[in-house]
Amino acid sequence: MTDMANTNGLREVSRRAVRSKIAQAAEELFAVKGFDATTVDDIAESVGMSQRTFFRYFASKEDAALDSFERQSDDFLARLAGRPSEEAPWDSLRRVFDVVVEQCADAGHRERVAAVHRFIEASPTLLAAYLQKMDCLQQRLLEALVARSSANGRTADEPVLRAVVGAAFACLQAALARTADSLEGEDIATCLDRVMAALRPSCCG
Amino acid sequence: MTDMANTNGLREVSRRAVRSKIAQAAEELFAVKGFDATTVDDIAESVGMSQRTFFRYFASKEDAALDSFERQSDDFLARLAGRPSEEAPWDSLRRVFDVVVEQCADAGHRERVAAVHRFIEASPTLLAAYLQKMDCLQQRLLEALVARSSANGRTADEPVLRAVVGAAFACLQAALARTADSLEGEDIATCLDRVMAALRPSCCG
DNA sequence: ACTGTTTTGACAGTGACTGACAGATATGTC
DNA sequence: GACATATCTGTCAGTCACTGTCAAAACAGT
Repeated sequence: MTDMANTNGLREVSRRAVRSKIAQAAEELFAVKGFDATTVDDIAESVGMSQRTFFRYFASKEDAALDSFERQSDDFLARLAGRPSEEAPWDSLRRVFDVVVEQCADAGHRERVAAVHRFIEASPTLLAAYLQKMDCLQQRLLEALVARSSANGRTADEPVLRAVVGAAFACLQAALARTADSLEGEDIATCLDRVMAALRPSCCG
Repeated sequence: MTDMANTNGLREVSRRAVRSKIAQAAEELFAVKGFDATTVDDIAESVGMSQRTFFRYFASKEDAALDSFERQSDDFLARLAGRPSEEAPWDSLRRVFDVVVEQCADAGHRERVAAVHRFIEASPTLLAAYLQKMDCLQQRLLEALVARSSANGRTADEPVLRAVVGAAFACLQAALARTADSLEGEDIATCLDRVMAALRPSCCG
């Protein structure tokens, strides 16, 4: 037991590597055959492992498909933590969404994002799982905003703040839907700015 | 074949009756045992039918749990259709949400709604299905708003309108969450009015 | 080489859901 | 009332997602 921390760290790295290998293989299969027509056995076989082992890395088929959003959620929270606490929540959230905007700056990455959104919307059950993940993320962002608001001495109106977060995500979803529909018709950043300007809360949002 | 329309109408009525009988039994079981711990066989047995017949009335266990929202969706669309087309979408949506406010006026009904929301939030998979249903409803309301906008001669900015609908629903969800958390703390109508006033889009929403 | 930990595969089992078929039931005609 | 027909229902077999269990295998440190 020379350095258990190092060993555990290595285990973590290895685990992460296997996870993303599975997620990548799954993504390719989903893009070709669709989510519903692809079985977990298909995915497991394509990475050379048993079905049982797949489920040791992902709790469900949906989780494997939405792995990229798991990392994105952490990025969102990190961005929010990096924003000044006096900033209006609406402006902070716009900066948080830059995570997506920056992802879409690279053309290759943009195509990948579009492909994922395509097979998500093609499967009702996967779409449901996606929406739940977004809901969970909103919850976490809301908690962070409430915490920083009370740390600032101000006591926030929670229902309003919750609605503000939900409204901001509605703007993001609208901008994403736009770029998915009309390819290259409009820049995501431009569309997002326009929509979020139109929806900006009048007071203390 | 004297009157096929009448027969078909009777069949429809009968089918509806069976459906709501199943949905009611399911709701009671879910409220007691929770959604995940209740099997489809449990529900089928409690209404005296086979599992196979259950699935002839509902495509999934989730659908049986969310049956009440199916009817609510139709009510939402009907309300929107009854609103003047010159009205601002935001105001129309607030009137649409009166469907929920009126439901909650009756104390007994309010408790039932609270119970349903309780077991929805207790099950991640059911919550996911609920969110997807709401998403689908937003889509339908958006289409209606786009149609009435273009019928009015004005051509709407679709991304903005989509975000407006999403933001309005975020307000509704926030108000519902509020009444679920702090029982009797605040009237739903009051909370909804306050939140929707704070989030009202500045221009042409 | 030895030991304790972790990872893995094989197996069996549950629960949601579907297709196919045959018997029961109801409806309309004579 | 007898009969033909459309619909409803239960049974059965099968697929797929997912879980618990256990023993073999891969790996770590000594």
